[in-house]
Amino acid sequence: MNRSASKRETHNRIVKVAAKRFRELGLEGISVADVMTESGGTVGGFYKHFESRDALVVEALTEAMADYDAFRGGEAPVLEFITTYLSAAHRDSPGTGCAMGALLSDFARASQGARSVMTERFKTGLTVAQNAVPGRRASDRRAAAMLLMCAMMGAISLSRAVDDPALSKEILDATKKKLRELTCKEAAS
Amino acid sequence: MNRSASKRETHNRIVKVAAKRFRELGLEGISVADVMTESGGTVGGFYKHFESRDALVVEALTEAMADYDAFRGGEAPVLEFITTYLSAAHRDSPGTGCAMGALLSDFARASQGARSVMTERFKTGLTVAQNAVPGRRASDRRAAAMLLMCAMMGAISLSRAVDDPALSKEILDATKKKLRELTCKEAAS
DNA sequence: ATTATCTATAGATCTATAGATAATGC
DNA sequence: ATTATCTATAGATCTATAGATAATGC
Repeated sequence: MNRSASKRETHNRIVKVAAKRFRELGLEGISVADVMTESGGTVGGFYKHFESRDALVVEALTEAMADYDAFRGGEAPVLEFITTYLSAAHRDSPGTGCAMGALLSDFARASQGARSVMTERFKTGLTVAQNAVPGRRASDRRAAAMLLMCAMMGAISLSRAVDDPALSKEILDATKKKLRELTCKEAAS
Repeated sequence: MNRSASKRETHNRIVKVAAKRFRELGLEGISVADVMTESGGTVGGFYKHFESRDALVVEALTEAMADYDAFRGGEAPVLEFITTYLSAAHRDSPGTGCAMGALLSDFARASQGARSVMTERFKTGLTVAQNAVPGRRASDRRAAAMLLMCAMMGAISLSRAVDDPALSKEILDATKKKLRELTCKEAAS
């Protein structure tokens, strides 16, 4: 392995650690020094890999959100997606889950770069959902996809916010039930 | 005005500034010193009013969330509530708006005290919404209320997150349309 | 005399940089 | 000889405290 390949590996390792930690702790929740330590390095090396802390935030978000690249829609996949997204497993693993749901209210206060990455991914997700959701008119499917995304992200975020395990479960289960109904009900129209 | 009344006024002023700023900037987005300066005081006075920074967070959240105490439900009020909540005016004024929507993903990483206040208010809101939403069975109304709350908070948060004004408006408008439909549709069942 | 608020600062962060060291490849 | 990473630190935060000062009420 040559030098630049080794550097690239270090770079990727840093981005992956950051992608996990930012989702778990928020975009301001972990320091550059701690990310470097967890990546097996030291603070000093950081700025040979990234121009600034924010550059890492942008790369880490891009990495985190790429997890959903595989999803391509269809009705059965959407129902399955809803179930997985609104599961206790997803709630309890923000570090490997949906970055938008984990960082929902952070974006309004984040850098231009971070918001830009988030916005592009949201648009992509919305289009995929629109094509996957049943319904005749494109505008109806678009609105249904919008409700789906808002409710799913709201629910996962609220399920992590509340202090009461029973309520947390109810948030996931009730939202899941309603969204599954809606996704099927629309199919009839 | 006696001394303890004057101190109480200072205390309330600090809490009100914090209630606004925390909603605008996040629970970690403003320092104790800056809150004090904006309240017309200096850092040193703070700890004669609050045991810790987190004590202010808890009081400020309680204050911020009290804004919704007035709301008592009913179908027409709920439709109006949805419209107001999912408006550009609310989106552009987080400091005077819904604290849960503004701080959605912050709570998972917040103190026990902050999460506890949030959880109690969420429960109250859910019960009010459940009683205000149409439908025969209580469990159906409860699930509808849950979807309503998740979708509204998800939408307001996403509308502030995205970088694209047109998309931001669409998030609010499409979610508003769907939720109004649902709130009325349920009335027929 | 008591109470509220102020000035000043300790001690613990954090981002970013400078310059030393270790490891690779000509 | 070049490149990647390390140690060390400057300078700017932040929470919390100590002790001085100013204002109120007996």
